[in-house]
Formats: sequence, C-alpha cells, structure tokens
Amino acid sequence: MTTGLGTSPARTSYRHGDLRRALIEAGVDLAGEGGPSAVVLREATRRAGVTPSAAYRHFADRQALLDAVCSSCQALVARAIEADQARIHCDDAAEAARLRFRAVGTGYLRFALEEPGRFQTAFSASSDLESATSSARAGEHGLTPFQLLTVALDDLVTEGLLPAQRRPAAEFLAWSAVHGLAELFIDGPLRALPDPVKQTLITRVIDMVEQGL
Amino acid sequence: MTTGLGTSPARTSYRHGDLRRALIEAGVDLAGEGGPSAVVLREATRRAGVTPSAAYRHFADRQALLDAVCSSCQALVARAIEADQARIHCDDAAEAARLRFRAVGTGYLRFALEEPGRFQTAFSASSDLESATSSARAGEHGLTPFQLLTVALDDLVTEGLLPAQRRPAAEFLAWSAVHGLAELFIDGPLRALPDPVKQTLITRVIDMVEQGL
DNA sequence: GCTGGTATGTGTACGTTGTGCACATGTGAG
DNA sequence: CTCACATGTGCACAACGTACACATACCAGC
Repeated sequence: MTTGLGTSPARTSYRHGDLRRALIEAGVDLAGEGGPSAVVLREATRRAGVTPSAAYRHFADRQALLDAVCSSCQALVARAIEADQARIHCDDAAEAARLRFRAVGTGYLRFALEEPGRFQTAFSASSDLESATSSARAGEHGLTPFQLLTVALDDLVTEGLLPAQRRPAAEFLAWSAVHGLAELFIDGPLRALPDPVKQTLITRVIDMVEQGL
Repeated sequence: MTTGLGTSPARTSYRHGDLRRALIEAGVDLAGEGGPSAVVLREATRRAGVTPSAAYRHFADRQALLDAVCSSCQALVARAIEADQARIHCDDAAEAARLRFRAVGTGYLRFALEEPGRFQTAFSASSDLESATSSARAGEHGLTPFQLLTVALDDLVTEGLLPAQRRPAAEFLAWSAVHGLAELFIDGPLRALPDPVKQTLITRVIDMVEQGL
C-alpha cells in the first residue's frame, strides 16, 4: 500500500523524477509506522528505490529529511483540525466561533489518537516561532495548526466570548493543555484507557481551557 | 565532573562492584547532556570503565537501561516539586493547600527549564498507570511526581477549594496543561522566549488550571 | 545536431551503534 | 579446597549515517 505503484513504478531510468518528494512520502509512511525514530534515511531511500547516498542530493542530512517529514505531518494535523471545523453548521455567529475554537482541540486530539506516530513526528523537530507559521506545515486553507488556533481565539474576542485583556498568549495556554493531554494519551500513563474515557477527558480538558482562559 | 573519581576510581579489579548503579548514573549524566537519545549504551559502559557487553548482565537491552534512567530522572522531578513545596510557610490551612498545589506546577516547570535533557528523559519511556507509581521514581517522601499531584488535589478537596464532583481525573487535566507548557518551552515554539516571559506564562497556566478545574 | 556543463544517482568505504556468543575470572557455598 | 554461578572480556555481525569519487542523464549554446 505504501511502496511503489502510484509513486514510483520500479523506476526504469537512471533518474528518479521527484526523489525529494518520494523520500518525504516514504518518511511520512515510516513516521506513521513507528514515530520519529522510525524515520530512517536508508529505509526511505530503499522505499524510493534508490541508493542511500542519493538522499544527500536533496537533504543535508537525516535531520533535514526529518524536518521535512515533520512539516508534512504538521500539515496533516492542520487538515484534521480543518475537517472538524468544516462539520460545524451554526447560525449563531458567537456559538459558531466557540465551536470552531473547540474544534481546534478535538481535531488536534483526534489526529493524535488516530495517527500517534505521525503526530509525535509532527512535533518532534524543534521549531521556533517563525517556522511554526511556515507554509509547508499548512493545511488546505494555508494555515498551520498554530495559526488555526490563533484565528479561532481572535474570533472568540471578536464575538465577545473572550475579554481582550485575556487574549495575549492565550494560544500558548490552550496549546499547552491540549498538547499535554495528547502526550498523556500517546505514551503517558493514559495510554491504555478505553476510548470512551479518552473522549470524556478530551471534553473536560477543552472545558477547562474555555473556562480558565 | 561527571566521570570517574567519586564514582569509579578507574577500577583496578576485574569486578566492578556496582555496575548497575554506575550505568544508571552515567545514563542520567548523558540524559542531562543531550536528552533521551544521548543515553547511549556503549558510552555509558565507557564511562563506567567497562566493556559494552557487560551492560547486558544488568539490563536486557538499551531500552531497559533507558527505562531505569527515566525512573531516576522522574525521581529528580519529584525532588524539584518537593523543594518548591518545602518553602511554603503558611498558617491558613486552606491557603497552604492551594500553595502546595501550585508548587507542584512550579517545581515541575522549574525542573523542565533547568534540566531540559533530564526532564525529557524522565517522560520519554512509555509508562502505564502502575509504573507511574513505582517507588524507583519517587522523591524523598516516597512519592512520584504524579502522586504528589494527586495528594495536592486531594488536599484541595479536603480544604473545600475544589468541589468533590470535579475531583475525578483532575490530575490528568492539571498534568496536561503543565506538561504541555514544558514541551512548548523545551523544543516547541516558545524555546527562545526570555526567562521573565516564561515565568509569566507559568503563572498564567497554573491560574488557568486553578480556575478551570 | 553535436558538445560540454551541471544536476542527480551509484559504488564503496569508514566509524558508530546495539547486540549475541564463546571465553575468562572472580566469589561464595559445600 | 573445590566447584558452580555471577559477572566482565573479546570478537563478531548487521544496520545506520555519512563522505567521496565516479557514472549518467538532461539542458544550453554553438
């Protein structure tokens, strides 16, 4: 399902065509199978049908490949959030803003539970504030997960649901709570919890953020 | 500073004496220098003045060593929390309980900022709910970080600061927020923030938890 | 249309890591 | 004193990241 066919028809020619993209895709597959540590340069080249050294024509080193894979995975997170937001149909503008805000959390956590390997990879590479807004990490609307959260909070202020004086740095507070829960789920003590209980916790954490912001 | 002298006087005899402990200590040093990925079996044996294979008399594999190192690091987190709690002097029992609760957060985050490598290592290995209460991870009072949080929350209920019906699972909500902020600080987008700003965020996250629980 | 330069992939090699297995050496129980 | 067991050594192997010289395909300019 992951190898060959659509992407690389067992390449006949010397040239590959789009090796860079192929390596990133292989890397994202590997990330899904075993998290960031499973993104192994040699295995990625193997899946692309290419010699290990070939990777160095497109990436400075393994970390550079991992960074690219990480960006792709963040884009997947953005899409998950967008998917949850797209299902909202609400006439009341204020309530709609509130639901969009909550959807950032539910989409984020849904992705963490459905794709733990890719989720961990998405946030494994150290990124600073500017790279958190790089377009390589964006979803369909061109926004990164972080930017989606920022927009949702701005809308809360616009709709009068969040006092303006509490707006500064609010994205970091919300992100902390939601991301922390994801970590607890993925390889923290809450890993073995049955799914319904997890869903309850997701709701409660988002409640806490909404009330405590 | 880390090698030899106090711990291993360049061993003269064939036997080491307490290799298991020496390997864990070397591992904790390595964790402090470069996080979980830096705790490398061969380097640990090197620092203990011993052949790589010797490690396998005490640990099944590298992961087993890392687990032990992780437990030691969690014990350090517990001590950091205990240290913050010990500085509280307050006659009002309710206020004291509230401060002890907040000290769990400040101690946890202080350790994360002071010892990022060891902090990451402490929570790198996947642990379930029972191992989160293992005595190897406990501080001076015999309680793990997680148990310290649990006790602090129980006290909040006792003092009437937290409604009993909101008590269940509250440790997971609080842990999520605080741990998530730590991640943002260590290798998330908030890494480069000046220290005073970080301190402000710490206060605000704990405020959020207190208010949102 | 040929030719040469550049981008891209190959082959080979080196050092490092985790780990298994046969062997050596201490240490304590009988 | 001796022998079994625990513990450390030596050597080997596969996998990984990475460097470097070489081979090949494509593009520009004549």
